[in-house]
Amino acid sequence: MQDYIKMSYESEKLAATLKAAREKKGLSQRALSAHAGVPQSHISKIESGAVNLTVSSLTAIANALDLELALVPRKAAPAVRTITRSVNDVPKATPEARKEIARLAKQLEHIQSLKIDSPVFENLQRQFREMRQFENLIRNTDTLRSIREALKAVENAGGVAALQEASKQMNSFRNALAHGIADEERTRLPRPAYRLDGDNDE
Amino acid sequence: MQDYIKMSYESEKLAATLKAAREKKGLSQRALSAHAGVPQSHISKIESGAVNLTVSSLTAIANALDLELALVPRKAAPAVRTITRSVNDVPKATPEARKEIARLAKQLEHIQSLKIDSPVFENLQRQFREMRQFENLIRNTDTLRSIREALKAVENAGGVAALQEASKQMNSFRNALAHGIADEERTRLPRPAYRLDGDNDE
DNA sequence: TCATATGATACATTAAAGTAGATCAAGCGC
DNA sequence: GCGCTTGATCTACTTTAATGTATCATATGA
Repeated sequence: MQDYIKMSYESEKLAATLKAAREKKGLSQRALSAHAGVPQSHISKIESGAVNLTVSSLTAIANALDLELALVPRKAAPAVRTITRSVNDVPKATPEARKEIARLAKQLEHIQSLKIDSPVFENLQRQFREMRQFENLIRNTDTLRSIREALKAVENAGGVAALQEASKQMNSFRNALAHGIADEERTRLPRPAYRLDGDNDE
Repeated sequence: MQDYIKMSYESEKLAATLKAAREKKGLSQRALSAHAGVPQSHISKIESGAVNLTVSSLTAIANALDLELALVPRKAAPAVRTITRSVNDVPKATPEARKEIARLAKQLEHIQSLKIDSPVFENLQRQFREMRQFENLIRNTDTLRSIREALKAVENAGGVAALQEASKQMNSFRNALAHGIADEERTRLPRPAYRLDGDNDE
C-alpha cells in the first residue's frame, strides 16, 4: 500500500516547492492540471514525491505556476535564495485563517446582496479590508468565527444590531493585529530586511 | 538518420547550459560521467537535446557541475539572471591560453607522479593555481611555454634547479597578471581586489 | 441529508528514459 | 604512423514516467 517513495533531498524540496506554489495561487490539483496539461493523478504523485519527473512535466507545471526553472551556479545560489525569498515571503496566512476569511468575505458579499445599505455595514466592510492587511498574523480564527456567527443574525432577526456587534468585534480584532505587527516586527526588522545589491557572500 | 530532436525552448536552453557549464569546468563527457554517475552516452544525448531528462539525471549532472536546480518566481527571474550572469561572465581565456594551461597542468601532474615531494614543487603548484585565476587575462602564451620548457628538464638532469627556475617564472607571470587586473579593475572596484604578496623571495 | 470538490489511489497501456557496453571518426600529442 | 581522448552513435535490455480513466474517502456547502 505504501508507495516506494524514493526521494532525494532535492526532489523532495522540489515537490514541496511545487505544492506550496500551487496552494499559494489557490489552485486545486485539477485546476492546475487543466492549466498545465498534466493529469491530476500525476500531479498528486509528483507532489507526494512518488515520481522522478521529467523536465517537460516540471516546466509545464512550473510555468503554470509562474515559476521558472533555473540552473544557478552554487556560488550564486545564496543570493538567488535571498531574492526568491524576498519575492515569496509576503508572509502568508495560515490555511485556516484564509479559509475563515474567505467564509467571512462570502458572508459579507451575501449581506451586500441584501441591499441593506447601512453606514454600519460600510464601516464593517472597511474594517474587514483593513483587517485583511494583517491576515498573515492571524494565529487564531475564533474571533473571525465569532464575527461570522454574529453576522448570521443579520438575516434573521438582528438586523442592524447584529451588524453593530460584528463591527465592534471586527474593529478590536483589526486593532489587535495591527498592534501585534508593530510589536512583533519591530524586533525582527531593525533595518530593511533585504539588500539585493552588493551580494558578496562566500 | 537524424534524431528527431524535439526540444522546447526551455530544454534547449537547459542542454546548452549544461554543456557550457561542463566545458567551462574543462570536463570531458566521460569525466563528467564519472562524477555524476551518468553514462557518457546519455550525457551526449542530453547535451544534444535529444532526451527529456528526469530530475534525478538533471540534478546529478548539475551537482557535478556545481549548479543548483532552482524554481524561481517569474517576478524574480530577471534578477536571478543578472546574478547568474555576474557570476558566470568571468571573461573567457583565449583558446591558446587554455590549451597551453592544459599542457602545463598535465606536465605538473606528470611531475607529481614522479614523487619528487619538494617544497619547491608544492610552491609551484600553488602559484599555478593562483595564476589560473587570471587565465582570462593571458594575451601571450610565450611565458607559459617557457615555463613548460623549463619543467622538461626536471626529468632529465635539472631536478630541483629546473623546478626553481619554473617557479620563479611562474611567480612573476602570476604577479604580472594580477597587477594587470588591478589596473584594469581599479576604476570599478573601490578597494584593493587582490592581495597576493607574502610569497617566496622577490 | 444530498451534492460537490478535494486529493489520493488503482490499473492498464504506451512511450521513452536510463543503463551497460561497444564502436566510430576526428583531432591532437608524441 | 601510433596511441590516446574526444563526442557521437548504435544495440539490447530494463525501468519507469506519463496518460487516460475511474474510483474512493473526506471535507465542505447547500
